[in-house]
Amino acid sequence: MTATAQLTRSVEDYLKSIFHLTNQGGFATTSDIAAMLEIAPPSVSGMVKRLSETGLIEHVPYRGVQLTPQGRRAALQMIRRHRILEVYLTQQLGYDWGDVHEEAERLEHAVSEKLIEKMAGALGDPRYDPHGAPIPTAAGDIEEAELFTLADAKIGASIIVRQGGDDDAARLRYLAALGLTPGTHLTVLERQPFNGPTTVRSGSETRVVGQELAEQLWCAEVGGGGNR
Amino acid sequence: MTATAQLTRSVEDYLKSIFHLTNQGGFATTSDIAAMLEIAPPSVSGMVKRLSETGLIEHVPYRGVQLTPQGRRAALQMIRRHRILEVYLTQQLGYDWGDVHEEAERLEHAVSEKLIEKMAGALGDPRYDPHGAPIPTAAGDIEEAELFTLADAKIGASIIVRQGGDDDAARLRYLAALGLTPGTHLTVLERQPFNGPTTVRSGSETRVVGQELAEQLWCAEVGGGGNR
DNA sequence: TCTGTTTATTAGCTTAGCCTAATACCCTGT
DNA sequence: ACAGGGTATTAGGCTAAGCTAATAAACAGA
Ligand SMILES: [Mn+2]
Ligand SMILES: [Mn+2]
Ligand SMILES: [Mn+2]
Ligand SMILES: [Mn+2]
Repeated sequence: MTATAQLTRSVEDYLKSIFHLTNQGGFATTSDIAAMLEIAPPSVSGMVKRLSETGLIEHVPYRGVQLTPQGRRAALQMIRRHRILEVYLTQQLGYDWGDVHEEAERLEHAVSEKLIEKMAGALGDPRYDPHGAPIPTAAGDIEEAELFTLADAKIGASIIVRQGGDDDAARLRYLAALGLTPGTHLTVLERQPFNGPTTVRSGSETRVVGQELAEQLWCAEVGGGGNR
Repeated sequence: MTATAQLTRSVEDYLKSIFHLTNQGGFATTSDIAAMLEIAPPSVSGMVKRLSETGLIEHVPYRGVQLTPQGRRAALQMIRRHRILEVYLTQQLGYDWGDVHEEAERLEHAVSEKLIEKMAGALGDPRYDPHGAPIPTAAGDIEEAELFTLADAKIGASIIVRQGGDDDAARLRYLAALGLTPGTHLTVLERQPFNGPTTVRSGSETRVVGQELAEQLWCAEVGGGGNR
C-alpha cells in the first residue's frame, strides 16, 4: 500500500548506512553516518530531517536515528541488490574480489528489480556475497549470525572466517593472499599481549595476523549458526 | 589531456540527444532537444549555456547547437555503453528486445569503462545492438550507413532491415511479430497512394506495413554499406 | 555542581536541474 | 516594410543535496 516513491541515490545510501550502524541494536548517530558516507555532519542533520518526515527513519534529537519498518525494507532491498551485483560481477564477469564493491555501490541505484532477479536466477540464488556477507531474500529476510572478530576469538577455538569487510580493495587482496577468505576454517593458536598479533592455523599452514587486520576479520564458531 | 571531469546523468543524456539530432548534419534546436528529453525548452536553454561554457557544445544563439570534438567523444562513449548493455542484457540475461532500452538508459550512467569492456569481451565485441544500430568502438569510431525508411524505399528494391527504433517496447514487439527484425531481407512490392501502406515480401511471406510504422523502419540497399 | 569539550543542530550559501511566465528574436506572408 | 506566430531566451522560483560558521545541547571530569 505504501506509495513507494522512487528514492534518490543519496537516500538509498543513507538508509544502507543506518541499517549497518544499527544492526547490533541502538541508534545511528549523526557523526557515525557522516563518517560512513564521508560527508559533513550538518548535511546529515538536514537529510535526517527529510527522511523522518517521509517516514523512513525515526529521529530522537541529539540521540540518533533508527529505521522504521518501511526504511528497513528499503535498506534490505538495496543490500540485496548490492550483494547480488557483487556475486554476479565476480562469477559471471571475472571481477576481482576487491573491485566489486565500488562498482556495486553505483550500480545498485540504477538496476531494476527485474534485472536483479534475472542475475540472481542466473547465479542460482546465491546466499552469500563474495565477502561472505549474507544476501537478503527478495522478501526482505536476512540471516542473522553471531559473529566476533579474530581479535576477540578465544585461544584454541575452532572458527570459520565469515566476512573480511568489503570496502578496502587492498586489504581484501592481502587477506586473499593470506588465504583468509570467507569459508576458511581456522584454529586460533595464540595471541601476543599488548594488542599483539594473533596466530592461526589453516590446514597445515600457520599465519600471523596483526591486530588491526584481526579486528576487522569477522568469524563464527564452527558449527554455530547457519552453514555456508 | 582533457581533464575529463565526471559528467552528470543529465549532461550525458543531453550529449547523446544532440549527437542523434545532428547526426545528419546541421544544428540541434532547443525545442528538438527539449522534445527528445521530455523537458521544457527553457531548461534546455539553461543547460546549453553550461555545456557550451564547459566546451562540450558550440552554441549559435537562436540557431541551435553542435557537439565539439570533446562533446562528440563523450556522446559516442555513452552510445557505446548503451548499446553494449543492450546486447548484454539480451544475450546473457534473456531480456526481451523491447525491454532493454529503458534499462540501458539508466545503467549507461552507472557502469564503469572496465565493466563495459568486460561485457563487450564476453560477447565477442559485438558490432550492432539488438535494434540493429552500430556500436561505436572503444576508440570512438562508428559505422556510417546510408539508411532510408521503408516509407521511402523504391518499389521493386531489394533491401535489408537495419534499425527499428529502440524506445517503444510495444512497437518493437509488433515488428518482431511481423518478422521485421534487423538483418531481415525484403523486397518492396508496392505502396498505396495517399500515404498508404507498403507491401513487402520476406522469403515466402508477404507483409503490409502501415505508413507510420514504415516511416520509422530504417533500411539499407542490399549490398550497400558495411555488412551485418 | 560547574565547566570545558564533544556532538548536534541551525543559519545561511552554493550548484545542478528542473519549472512557469514574461520577453525577445526571427521568419514568413502580405 | 511590417505584423503575427512560432521559437528561444531571460527572469524568477523550487527542490535535493551538499558545504562552512555559528550556536545549542549533552556529557564527562574535577
Ligand atoms: Mn560491498
Ligand atoms: Mn551506493
Ligand atoms: Mn536503446
Ligand atoms: Mn540515459
